[in-house]
Amino acid sequence: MVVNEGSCPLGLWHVHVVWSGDVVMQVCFLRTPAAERAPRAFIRYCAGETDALREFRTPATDGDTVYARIYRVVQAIPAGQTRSYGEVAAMVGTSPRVVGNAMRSNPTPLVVPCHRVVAKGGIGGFSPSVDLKRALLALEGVRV
DNA sequence: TAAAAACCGCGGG
DNA sequence: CCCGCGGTTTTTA
Repeated sequence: MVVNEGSCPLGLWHVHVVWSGDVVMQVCFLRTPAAERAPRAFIRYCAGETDALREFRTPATDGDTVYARIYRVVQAIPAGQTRSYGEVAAMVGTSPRVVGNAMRSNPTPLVVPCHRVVAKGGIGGFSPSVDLKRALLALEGVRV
């Protein structure tokens, strides 16, 4: 199994991707680019084609752990829409804090669009920066 | 190891 | 502002 690594620019950040075929193992945001390029679909996403990442799978959604169920629910949120931590929690049968925990340790942001999960009365948190969360939502035409 | 405490990207009172 | 929430991580023994 050949594993690739590459990045593409997104505003002040670079989206770093580790993938193999249509399976994305890791996504992270860094200030510096990688030597190779990320898959075409990521470049299209960054250009505003917000549905471009739906072709990918992620191991994060495998299994029947609470986190895997949360990631499946979040992956199903369409671009341009948001859900609150509490809404996701209700769908999975857990508490909002746990959804926040799962989002924080999401190994594949964008593929599992954790930026579409917001607080009921605000934007909620994001690592590495809530500004980036705002930028992603703006890219998808969401106003917060 | 195993048990306890701490930690939170929240929400409702 | 405070407290309950619950899965995970860290600490403690």
